Amino acid sequence: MVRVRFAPSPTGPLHIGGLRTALFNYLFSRKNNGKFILRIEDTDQQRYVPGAEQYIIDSLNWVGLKYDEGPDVGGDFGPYRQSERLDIYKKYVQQLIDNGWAYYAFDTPEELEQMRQRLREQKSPVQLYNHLTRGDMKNSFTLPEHEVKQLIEKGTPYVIRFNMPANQEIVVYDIIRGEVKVNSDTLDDKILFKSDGFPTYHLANIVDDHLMQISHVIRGEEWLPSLPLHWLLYKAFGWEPPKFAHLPLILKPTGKGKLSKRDGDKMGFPVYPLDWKDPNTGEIIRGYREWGYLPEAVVNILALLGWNPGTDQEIFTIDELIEQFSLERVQKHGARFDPEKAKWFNQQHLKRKSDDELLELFMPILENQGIKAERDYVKRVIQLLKERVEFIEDFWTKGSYFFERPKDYDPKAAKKAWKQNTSEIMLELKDFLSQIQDFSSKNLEEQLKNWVEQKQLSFSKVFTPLRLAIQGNTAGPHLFDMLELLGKQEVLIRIDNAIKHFSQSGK
RNA sequence: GCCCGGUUCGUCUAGUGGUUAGGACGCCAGGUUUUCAACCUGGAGGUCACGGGUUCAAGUCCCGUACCGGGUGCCA
Repeated sequence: MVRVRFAPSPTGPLHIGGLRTALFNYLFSRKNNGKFILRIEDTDQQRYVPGAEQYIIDSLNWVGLKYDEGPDVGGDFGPYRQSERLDIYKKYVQQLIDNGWAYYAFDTPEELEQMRQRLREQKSPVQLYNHLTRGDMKNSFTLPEHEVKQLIEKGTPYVIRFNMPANQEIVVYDIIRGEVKVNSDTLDDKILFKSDGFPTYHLANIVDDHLMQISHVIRGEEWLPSLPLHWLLYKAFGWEPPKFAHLPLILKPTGKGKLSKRDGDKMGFPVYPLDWKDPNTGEIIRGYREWGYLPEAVVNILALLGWNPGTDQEIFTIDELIEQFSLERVQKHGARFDPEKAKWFNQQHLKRKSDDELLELFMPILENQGIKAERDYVKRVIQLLKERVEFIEDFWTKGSYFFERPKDYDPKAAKKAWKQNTSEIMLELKDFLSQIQDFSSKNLEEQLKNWVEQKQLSFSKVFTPLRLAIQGNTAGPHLFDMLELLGKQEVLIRIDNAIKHFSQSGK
């Protein structure tokens, strides 16, 4: 039985890198008819951010990554919040102490810093708390047993450390990278239990993954260096380790490093799934949803960042991704995020949506603008604009003139379109239009083209300013479809307005 | 510093010893259109990080170097 988990910590909004980890876990579980579990790793009280857990849940729901077990949906292996499992960790860490794999340490943070400082000054290649240095520190190796007992009883703060064995070749296996070998001397006696009574990630994740019967741990590459420790922990408990797969990181579009929260606003693309309001500063960082991205596009973008099916297919539904996904085809190296291609993906998914789906998405935006419009009318607008839109908002930003008369005329376009005698031509055109009874696109096109030819004018001399009068700019859908939709009366008013406007501005 | 991982057009990538190194985004040009977008056609863009091997043959296997990324916390 395949059981995988996504295990974020609620220290802030979920980053799209995290969302991709969740996605790959989800795809893998569905592909293998397994279970997908959400576990909240809230063992760091200092960094806990209120609202972050709900944000994670909302984000997963938005992109449609439904989990089978989790803090809000329950399951047979709960609780799914690590802060609610403290007793479990205590029990298991005691087991490690009893069999010699863990020990007490009483060093203060200052003393630890002193030790590292000392080792740095000695130009020691490694500055670790391990078998070479723990003899100089305050722990249950150096202190007599009764003193350890006394210190604990007195309430002296202590941590529990892993007893990292000396000079051992540790061979671990990763599905994406294969065998990885590490010598234990480069590892340290990691803290398993903090003095605040909370376990560290290292302990909690092993205990939980085992107890929750996780079969595959799929997580970010930043965890690869601690895989040997985790491997040893399984050994210390006498448990069979799950399979591991470490996903490559998502990097900034330019420059160096992994994608971070600041990159988005700086470079004009979102890094968070949903809007996030910082509880301290009140600052709002825009999310994919609010930016106008479709959840299916976000899934598609993320899926192809570090994975590919080996075919030329690039546009996928979630079901196609499930069908084709495999960990073996995950890339080893980090992938730079490309905001331009992200837009393209959104456009592709937008084009694949039905008019009715687009209508549902666009209506709220219209209402937000204070526009009341008939659904049938809006649907027609959508049909005309569909091919030239990247985001749902574009139906408004590129089509507001369907709902209100142009407030102004794009100066650049106007300069090109509205010449000396344009007003006269438009006046005549208005006259002609007012006599046309059948205001259908087809008939308009035929009649107007005839008219232009009879007048011995060029199409562009007539149609470009007409478009300008209608829209306020000169780029848009098929002119005659637009005229039909707007209707005769409105068209005549807009022509009139334009003539007035340009006569006032001196033309 | 030390440890781990990585390295194919600007970007995402195909490629698992024998191909003119293929595709996509973006860019440029042409076609179509009254216009824009979409669409179609074409183009530019890669000394496969570099240097050594192994081999009749290497982007593909091995070693070294460089560079990039990650880790090195009583963070996850």
